[in-house]
Amino acid sequence: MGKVTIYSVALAAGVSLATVSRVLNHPEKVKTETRERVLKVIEELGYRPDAIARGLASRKTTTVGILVSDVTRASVAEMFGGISDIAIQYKYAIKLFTAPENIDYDELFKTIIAERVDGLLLLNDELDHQQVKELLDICEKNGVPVVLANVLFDDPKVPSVSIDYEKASYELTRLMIENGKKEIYILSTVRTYNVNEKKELGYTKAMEEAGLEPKIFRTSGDTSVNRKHFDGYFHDKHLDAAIGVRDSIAVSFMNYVRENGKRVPEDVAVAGFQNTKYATLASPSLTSIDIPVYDLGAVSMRFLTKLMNNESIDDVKVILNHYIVRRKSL
Amino acid sequence: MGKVTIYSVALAAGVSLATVSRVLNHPEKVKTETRERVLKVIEELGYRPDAIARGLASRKTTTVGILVSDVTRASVAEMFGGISDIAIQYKYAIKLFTAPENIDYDELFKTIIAERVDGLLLLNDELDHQQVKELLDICEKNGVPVVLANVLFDDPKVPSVSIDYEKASYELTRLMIENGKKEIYILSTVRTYNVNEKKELGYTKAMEEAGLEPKIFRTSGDTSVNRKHFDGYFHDKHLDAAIGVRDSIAVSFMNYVRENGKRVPEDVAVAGFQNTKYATLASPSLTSIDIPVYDLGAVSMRFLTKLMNNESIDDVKVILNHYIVRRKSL
DNA sequence: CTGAAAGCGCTTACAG
DNA sequence: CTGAAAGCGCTTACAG
Repeated sequence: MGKVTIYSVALAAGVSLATVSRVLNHPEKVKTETRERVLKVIEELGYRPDAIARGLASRKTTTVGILVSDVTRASVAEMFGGISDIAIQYKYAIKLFTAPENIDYDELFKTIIAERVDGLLLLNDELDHQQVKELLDICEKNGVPVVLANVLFDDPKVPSVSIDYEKASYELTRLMIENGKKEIYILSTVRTYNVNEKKELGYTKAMEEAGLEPKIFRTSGDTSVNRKHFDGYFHDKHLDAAIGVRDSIAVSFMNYVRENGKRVPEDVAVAGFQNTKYATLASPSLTSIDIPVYDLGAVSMRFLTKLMNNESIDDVKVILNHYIVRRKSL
Repeated sequence: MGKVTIYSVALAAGVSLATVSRVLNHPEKVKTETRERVLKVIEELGYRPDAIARGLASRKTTTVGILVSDVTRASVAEMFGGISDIAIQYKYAIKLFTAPENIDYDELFKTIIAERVDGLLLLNDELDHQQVKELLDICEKNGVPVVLANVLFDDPKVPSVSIDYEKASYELTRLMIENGKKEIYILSTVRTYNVNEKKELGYTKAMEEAGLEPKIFRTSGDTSVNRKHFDGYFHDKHLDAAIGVRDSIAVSFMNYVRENGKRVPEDVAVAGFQNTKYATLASPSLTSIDIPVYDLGAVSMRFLTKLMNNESIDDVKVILNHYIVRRKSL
């Protein structure tokens, strides 16, 4: 069917292929008249430079990689939204890499490099410190800039965009204390994500400052299992408030509490993190820390474009604002 | 830092680069001894062929495109899970394309072609018939196979993987009727997705067969707006059951109903589609049609690999099974 | 401002 | 079974 290449354009416009290339990449170097003629032919033929050939020749693929452990999380989808919108704006393509449970990370990282992305976004918080370090190393060695999005990593030189989860959790706990609650639990996860550790930290700090005893309960991320955990542990405990590190945990706990004849928030106040749809749809509606997930994606992506273009960076650690959305559960 | 290329490997192994390439692509053509020597060097040097160069030379990028209008939907995330797992298995990379509201589709389609994917998965249901057709045309012209995943499209020759939504909706409506419900509404969306049209169709069929009057109410997809719509429309209506075309709509309606002093399911039975987390976390828990979203992704991707490898196909239209998950709301 | 030529890192007929 | 060479479709110094 005769693929339209740079040669066909050059031929039809009566110029060399170098000129066609220049029209596309350095239009200011081409005489207006020539440029317009070439542009017209490009338009007529519907020519688009082959991204692969261009990538090989220019050593830039205009593609960013996104690495995420678990794509199925709803927050990931939301983050993709932000990433994608900015990527379109800056004309970057997106290559998606996932890291299932028992993957060989070394192989995965090599694949990412071999796929020749110009930059990489690491989403979320499921690689451990060592793995993140290896990833950063191999990327650095290959000149691929990385931005951590919603990943906590202590090295002050590593670019990242995140939330101050410790502060958020501190504030939420304070709010409960100010409402007269004393027996406040935090419902965290068994698998310790850095993010959830920070939430535990902020909670603990607020409790201790108030002379209250911090009580951490760790459950599975899986809502279908939560219920039994709750029942097994809380049936003989007394409490008057609980913070879920995720909305789904909080809602799940709220249901448990109500089924046991207690009122929310009068007997037990509950709050969550993330401000997902669950929070609005729960009854009573759930007070939750709003995490600007879309923005986490968008800002990280914008940050990455700057790194890829060697633009100057104000601050390597970007913290986005959270805020408490008060609803009926607290 | 001296990038490891096929030349470095050839040099170190004392063979030509053609042989190195063969070891990787047609190992049976290389003498065992030579092959092992080369493999050892590859291992030692940590060589990985550059995907871009390989793509250009071989005319295959081993990359599939995924086109989706709205990435932020939770069901999309779940589908990515299935796609990604199969893609890893078959060693395909994934390029993600999104189509925001007012995008120039022609440009987008050209971009997808220019990005040189070996195959394309179209997810979900937000392009209209004409747009899908144009996409299929341009892909066909460029030899890029396409599989529609959860997209309804009538042409019997176009490969697709989906659910029989009409049947699912019919069954759900029947169930309500058998439970003695008579004033049954379907809560659909203002923007008419093909998928939701099918749900309306199945519902209408069941109602008419039973001599009942079908009542379609269309609301926004946005849960924060739903509430007002419901109030404005239903405050003076009588009904004893409702089907939400999405779980979120169903839950939202359930909340509305309960706040108006009615009991679910005794006064008003409610059911939804998709069987998301919302369904479990709602109170009462929501009866919902389970859509195997992960499988939709996985099966589509597997299907696409077959097309890309010219394997024989049993049936171009694949329908996955749905089933009703009974909970307390119906 | 424009063209001829080299090169990006591979794959794959073609000889031998 | 292996190597030399052409070619994939571009970009970019280098001359002119």
